[in-house]
Amino acid sequence: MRELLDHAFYQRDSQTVAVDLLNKVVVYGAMSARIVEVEAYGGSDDPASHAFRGLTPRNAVMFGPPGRLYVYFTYGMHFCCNVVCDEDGRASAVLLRAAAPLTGIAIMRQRRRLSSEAPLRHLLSGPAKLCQAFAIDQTHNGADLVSGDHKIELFDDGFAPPDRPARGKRVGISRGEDFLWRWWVRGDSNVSRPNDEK
DNA sequence: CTGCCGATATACT
DNA sequence: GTATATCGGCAGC
Repeated sequence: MRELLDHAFYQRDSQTVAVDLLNKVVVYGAMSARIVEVEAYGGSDDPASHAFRGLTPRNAVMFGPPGRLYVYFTYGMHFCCNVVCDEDGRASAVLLRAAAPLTGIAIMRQRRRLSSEAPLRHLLSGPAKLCQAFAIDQTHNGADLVSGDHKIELFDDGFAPPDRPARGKRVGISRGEDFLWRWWVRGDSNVSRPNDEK
């Protein structure tokens, strides 16, 4: 079973979509990985969100239709990617924080500059690591995951989200800190910070 | 293993 | 000027 996630999947509250994205598969060319850690971001309701203060050139994709990729550049060197949620005009997204490698491991190792001896858990265990391994950058901002116009797609392969995912505070923010909007697959070795459960 | 620190571009005050 | 949805290197356990 390999079912492309459709428009209706993404057009829901970002917290709901976040939990449902756990154990889904992201595919880009020869590379694929199973999503094991996510964070939800809102709009004017979420002080940690890039969209909190309204529409800007950077966050415009977050305000657009669901099922698109919102890619941003941060710390002068890293890209991170989000899946846009909610109806067109309402800003929200889910940050893809970590994934378990499935295929294309050799090319991902090259892009991450990891030797063949390095543990696989270092390959995709962070949002910028995931983008580096998949070669996702600003050119993918706004990519349509439903039509696959940039050949990036998300699938349900029949592996359900965990019944009881681990939950905790979002990482690296200084506002909206008390929102428990990070979820991950309990016990998965690819999770970036497995010890912050609340 | 943990914690500190610098890198380095863009957004925002 | 200051902050940032991060990471890897290095020091010290």
